[in-house]
Amino acid sequence: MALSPFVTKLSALVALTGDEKQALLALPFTQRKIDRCRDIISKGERPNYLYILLSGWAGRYSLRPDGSRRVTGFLLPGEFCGIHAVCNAPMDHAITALTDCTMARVELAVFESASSRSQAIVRGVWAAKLAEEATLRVWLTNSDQALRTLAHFICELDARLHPHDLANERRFSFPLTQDQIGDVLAITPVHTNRMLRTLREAGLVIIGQRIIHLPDVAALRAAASFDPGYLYASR
Amino acid sequence: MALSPFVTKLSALVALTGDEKQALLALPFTQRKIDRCRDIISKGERPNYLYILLSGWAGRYSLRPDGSRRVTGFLLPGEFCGIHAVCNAPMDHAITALTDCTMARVELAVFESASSRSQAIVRGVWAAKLAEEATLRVWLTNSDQALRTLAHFICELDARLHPHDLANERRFSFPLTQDQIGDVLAITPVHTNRMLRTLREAGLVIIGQRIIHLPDVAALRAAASFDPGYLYASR
DNA sequence: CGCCCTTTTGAAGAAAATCAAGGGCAGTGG
DNA sequence: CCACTGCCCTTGATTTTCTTCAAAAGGGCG
Repeated sequence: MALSPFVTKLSALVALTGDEKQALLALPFTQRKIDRCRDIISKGERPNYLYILLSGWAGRYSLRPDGSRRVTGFLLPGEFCGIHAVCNAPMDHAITALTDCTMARVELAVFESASSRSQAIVRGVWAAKLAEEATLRVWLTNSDQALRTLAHFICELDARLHPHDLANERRFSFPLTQDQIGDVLAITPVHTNRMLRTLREAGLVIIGQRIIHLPDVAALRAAASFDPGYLYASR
Repeated sequence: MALSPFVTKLSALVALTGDEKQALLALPFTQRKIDRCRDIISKGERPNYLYILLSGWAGRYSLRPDGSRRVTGFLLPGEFCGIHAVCNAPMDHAITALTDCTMARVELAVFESASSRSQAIVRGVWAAKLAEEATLRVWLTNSDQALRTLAHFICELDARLHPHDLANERRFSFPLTQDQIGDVLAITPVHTNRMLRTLREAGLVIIGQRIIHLPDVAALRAAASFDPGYLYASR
C-alpha cells in the first residue's frame, strides 16, 4: 500500500470513509527516488502532478539575493505538494530533498477526478493548505529569538511526526544537519550549534547520531510557547 | 458601485467578462466603518462572510508570547478576507484596521453561488490566495537585514497599490506610523526610524505628513532586490 | 496653550554574524 | 591497516546589527 502515508495524513485532517480511503489507495502513481540535496520541483516549473512524499524529509525553499537559502516549509512522509498547479501558476519557490526521498506522482487530472467524487478529499486538501499557510504565519511571528524559534521548530516536527503520541519522552530519527537547521531558522550554522548546546544543557533536547531525544516534551513546549493548534491536526 | 475595487482587484488576477463583472457588482452586501486599531475579525472566529476592504488599510496579525504584535500580511482596498471559512476552520490569526476602514460583507453562501457560475471568479480567488502565500514566503526569505526588508516592503506596497504605473517617480498616501511598520518588519520602532533615515539620506524614500515620496523607484527596487513576480499581478 | 501621539536622537547593552581554527568520524584508496 | 579526504560538529574571539533605555522635539487638536 504505497500511498498509505498519504491516506494517514488526510485522515488526520478530515474524516474519510472506507470507500474514500480505498479510492485514494487505488490511485495510479509512479514512484521514484531522489537523492539528498537534489531538487524535486524547481522554481518556475508548472507541475502536472500531485507529488506525495512517501519517505524522507523534503523542504520548500527560496534563495536570497546573496545566494543563501531559506527553507520556508517542510514536507514529511504522507504530505504532498504540486497542488499549486490547479491554476497553472508557476512555482514561486523550489522543493528539495533534505534527505534521500521516495516520491509518488499522481497525475493531476486523475487526482481531480477522484476528488470530484468526494467532498471530504477536497476538504482534506484545503485543510492541509490552510495548515501550511498558518504555519508560515507562525514562523513569521516566532522569528524573534533564535533559542525559542529552534525549540518551537523541534516541537513542530515532533507534533507533525507523532500527532497521536501522548508520552512526555520522545526519541526519533532526526536527519537534519546544523547547516540545514540554520537555513530553516534563518540563522548561521555556528549560532545553531550554540542554541542546540543551550537546549542540551537545559536538558530539553539531545541530538546525536541523527537521533533526537526529547526527555521532557512538556517542558520543551513550555519553553517554546508551542501550541499545536495551527497544525489543524486535532483529529 | 461600491464593490468596484473588488472587481478591479480580481481583474488584475484573471480575465473577467462583462457579465462576470456585473454579477460581482450586483452582489448584495452590507457596509460598515471600522475605526483604526479595532479588530475586523478576531482570532478563533469562524467568519460567515466574505469581507471586502473598500477603503483604508488593514492587516493580519498574531501576538507573540510576550504580547508584542507581528503583522503577517496586508489588506489594501479591493482585497478580501474570510475565505478561510469555506472549510469552517477558526481563524488562526486576527485582522485589524491599520487606518480607519470601510468594509463590505457578502454572505459566503451568496458569494459561493455566484462563483459556482463562473470558473474565472474561482480562479481569481485561488490566484489571490496563492499570491498571499507567496508573499508570506517572500517575507520569510527577506527577513535577514532590516534595511533591505524595509525597502522591499515599500516596493511591495507600491507595486500592489499601483500595479500599472510605469513611471519612475511616485508620491502616494502612506498612513502607517513607524510603530506599525516595526510590527510588520519585526523590528523596534527606534530601528525603523533609523532605517527610514538611511533610506532618506540615500535619496530613495521620503516620508512626511502621511505622504510617501519615491524619487527613483528603479533604484529603490534595485536596493531591495525587489521582483514583483510573486504578486501574480502580471495582467 | 497644553496634551497626546509620533518622530528623532543618543548611549549602552544584548543577540547574532563573521572569521578562524580544531576535532570527530565515516568512507576511500593506497 | 593506515593515511587521507570530505563532511559535519564544536569552540573562541571579534565585529555588526539590533534592542533597550532615556530624553527631547515636532505636530495636530481640544
